[in-house]
Amino acid sequence: MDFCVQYGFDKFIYAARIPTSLVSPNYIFINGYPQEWRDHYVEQDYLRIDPTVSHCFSKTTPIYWEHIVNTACKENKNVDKLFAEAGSLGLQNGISFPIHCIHGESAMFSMAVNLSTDKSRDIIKETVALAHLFVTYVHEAVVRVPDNGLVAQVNAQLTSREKECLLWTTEGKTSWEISQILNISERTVVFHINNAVKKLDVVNKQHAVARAISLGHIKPVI
Amino acid sequence: MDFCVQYGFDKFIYAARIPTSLVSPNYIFINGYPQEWRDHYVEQDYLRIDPTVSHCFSKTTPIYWEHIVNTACKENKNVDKLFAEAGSLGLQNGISFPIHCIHGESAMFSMAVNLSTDKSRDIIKETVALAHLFVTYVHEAVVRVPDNGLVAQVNAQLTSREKECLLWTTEGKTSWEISQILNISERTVVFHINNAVKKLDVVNKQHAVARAISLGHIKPVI
DNA sequence: AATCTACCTGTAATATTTGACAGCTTACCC
DNA sequence: GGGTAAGCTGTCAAATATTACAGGTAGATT
Repeated sequence: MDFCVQYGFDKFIYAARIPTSLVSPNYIFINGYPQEWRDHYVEQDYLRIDPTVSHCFSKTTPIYWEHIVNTACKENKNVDKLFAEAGSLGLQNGISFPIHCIHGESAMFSMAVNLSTDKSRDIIKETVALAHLFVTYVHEAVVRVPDNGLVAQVNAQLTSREKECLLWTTEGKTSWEISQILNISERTVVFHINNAVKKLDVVNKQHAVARAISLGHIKPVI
Repeated sequence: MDFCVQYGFDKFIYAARIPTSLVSPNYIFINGYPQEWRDHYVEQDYLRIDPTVSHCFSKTTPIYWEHIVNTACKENKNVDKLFAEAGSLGLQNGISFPIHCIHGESAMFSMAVNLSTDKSRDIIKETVALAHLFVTYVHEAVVRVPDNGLVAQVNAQLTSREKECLLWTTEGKTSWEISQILNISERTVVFHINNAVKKLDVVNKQHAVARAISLGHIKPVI
């Protein structure tokens, strides 16, 4: 907030997507946008056409709104409408930063200025590098907040054996194969996997694999 | 390369990890470090204790080597040895940047200066923001290179039905449940999943779920 | 017309998973 | 000593997945 004001920005928004599920992920917002705009945005389902969102969820580089205005807005009427309406509510120009984490959670941070494109170009250009660095610290801070939903999910405490069995499961090994790898009985492998499935609050192995990878319960061997 | 020299850095290295498997991921390097150091690094298996590596694979913020020297090096003899040896080969001080992507591939970019900590502190502080931005563009460029292994794996072309069936599988749905969701026979769901398993070159559903998520074949619904 | 791709469906044998039953050892902490 | 957590093992029945057999339609392309 202070950062935005200090560098000449008016509004900001931070949104994080927690991949508890691919079909219905959780979200965390830190909203510095006008509530009127947020309500309108949700009502219009702009999330699905917003080019800043699709960019931030697939790229690592920042995206300048000016660039969108020069491309997507000219090709797509709805996008043009989105940006026109945003501009009329004080979000004339700005920049959006993607943030990606090893866990798989994604976030984006947008900063807006209430100035015309020409007048705000320099402010944005001068701030981009520092802001890009800044937003990573914002994200690390958010992730650290207890009880934000993310930490609770990520902190489902799996024992080392449970993680070990899950890890080999992600490699396509059957319980019997894992029992040979770990030198324990097949029954014990099943036991550990069942415990992991219960702790992760999922229904079967496929589900457990998806969640364990998405939330970083099991990590790549470096 | 030009970037590093321009801002007073001597050496750099870029390393990307492609999560084709959690157990044995693929790597892509762009090596600007002395070969002597690389060989020594591999031989000593420094990857497993290097604090820049563990930081970059779990955090989104840059890490200053100076910080490591002040902490980890004092606690861990091996880390101290690593940094002492690096310094003697011209990698005295530097900074490392993590890069994370939605696909799950991770990368790191390190830039080193051959100056004492005191003499290089200002160079690093002044460059950090710009360099942080720069490395995201390096990474986007690497990802775009055809035949780098990543693209080939990611481009295993799954049909929309195959992806749909896989997506519901990651949610823990059985083949029968998916058949009800998609209004097709259970046999057809099995058919699509089998095709996906073959295309992804994996052995079963768990394996397919892991790879499809890791490589971004199936993506979160926004 | 022939070819290709995506999509769809069936049967049957075998392998694997899942759930429910029950109980063991070891280590650590209060 | 008692409690707790992690790890380990067994059997049995039912549900689900895997593999292999075989074959159909619709639309686009050559």
